[in-house]
Amino acid sequence: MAVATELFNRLGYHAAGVDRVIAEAGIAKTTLYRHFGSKEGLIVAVLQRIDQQGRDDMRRVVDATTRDPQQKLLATFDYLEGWFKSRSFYGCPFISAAGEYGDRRNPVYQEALLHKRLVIAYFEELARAAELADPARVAEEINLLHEGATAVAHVTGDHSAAAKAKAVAVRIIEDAAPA
Amino acid sequence: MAVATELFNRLGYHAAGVDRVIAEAGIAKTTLYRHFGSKEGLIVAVLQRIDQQGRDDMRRVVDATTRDPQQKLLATFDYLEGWFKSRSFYGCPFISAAGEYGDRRNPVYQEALLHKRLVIAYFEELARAAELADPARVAEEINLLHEGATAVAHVTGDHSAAAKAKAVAVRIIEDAAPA
DNA sequence: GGAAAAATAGACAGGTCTGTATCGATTGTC
DNA sequence: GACAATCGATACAGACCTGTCTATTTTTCC
Repeated sequence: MAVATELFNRLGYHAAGVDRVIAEAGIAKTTLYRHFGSKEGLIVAVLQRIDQQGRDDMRRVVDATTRDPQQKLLATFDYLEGWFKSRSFYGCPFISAAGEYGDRRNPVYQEALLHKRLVIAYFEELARAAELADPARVAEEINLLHEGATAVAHVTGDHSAAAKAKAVAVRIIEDAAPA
Repeated sequence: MAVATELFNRLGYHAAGVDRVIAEAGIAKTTLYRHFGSKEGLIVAVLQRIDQQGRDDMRRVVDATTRDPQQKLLATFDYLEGWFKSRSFYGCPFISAAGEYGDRRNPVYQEALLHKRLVIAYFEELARAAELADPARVAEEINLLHEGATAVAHVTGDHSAAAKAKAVAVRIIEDAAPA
């Protein structure tokens, strides 16, 4: 799964073939198909794993950074920056997946949608803990900045996109902070 | 080119084959290869066309909406909303292209990078005309919101992402407005 | 109207794709 | 140590991929 994750992210979901995955993973094709049923099944499993790990990592970074609820919202951008700087950053895997599997009924697309919902839910949880006004709105705005920073960092390679998004988030939180 | 644009956006660049493009376009394969040389050449040509049309359309909407420079920056989000609501919206073609052709040396990737630079340059031009403080920073922040709104609208199908991003942009512009 | 250019249809090559079938080797378990 | 289950390697099928080639037809332009 680690090999598949790396290949799918680096080359794309269509461009990375099953043969290459099994070759680099050192497993037999029979084994892969027994576990995942199809390439689509493998992709879904990979996305689920990325979703779980990504959100766990973000929580871990956020919790390790500060205990202040408002600062936690801002710390999510520090997690982003770390991700951008890592060697394994090839843009958001879910955005790429949604681009390659545009049919909304496709399980791959559904997985991407689910991930985005869960991330927004986490932002809203943080906004609520910070006792911000309209936490749902704040969560969506923070999410807009996350998605934007990810897209910019991917295409331009500018890691500071996270910091720039964070600067905007500061103002959003200030405006929504209780008096 | 219109057929190729639609197919690439809807199905993805790898998933849409040359055979299907020529079948739906009603042209011979020889003709396509004479004009574009290769599939990659076709993709680059399609992206150049989208870049040109997209930026022209945005300028047109912006100029038709208002003459106030500050309002023009905000009007870019109205263009976004119109794009989101159109039937031909399948996410940002350049983000998808960058996802499928991750190699930075690839001409497809370079085309995506160029487009993003040109869009930011346009934002900066507007910010400068509005006499905002630090127009380069404002342009980057507006761009973050554009990318974010596009990603959200694509994955979730929420067209109001443009309006939500616009609401954040209002605050950015207010803060950067001259006294 | 006639020459030049471009378009068409279609076969074809060589490779890669997903997915299946076969069979021997390896592992875990009682 | 024997049995069961899994895994590894590999060949294969059938479809699709990009790109080339040939030969014919249509269009364009003077």
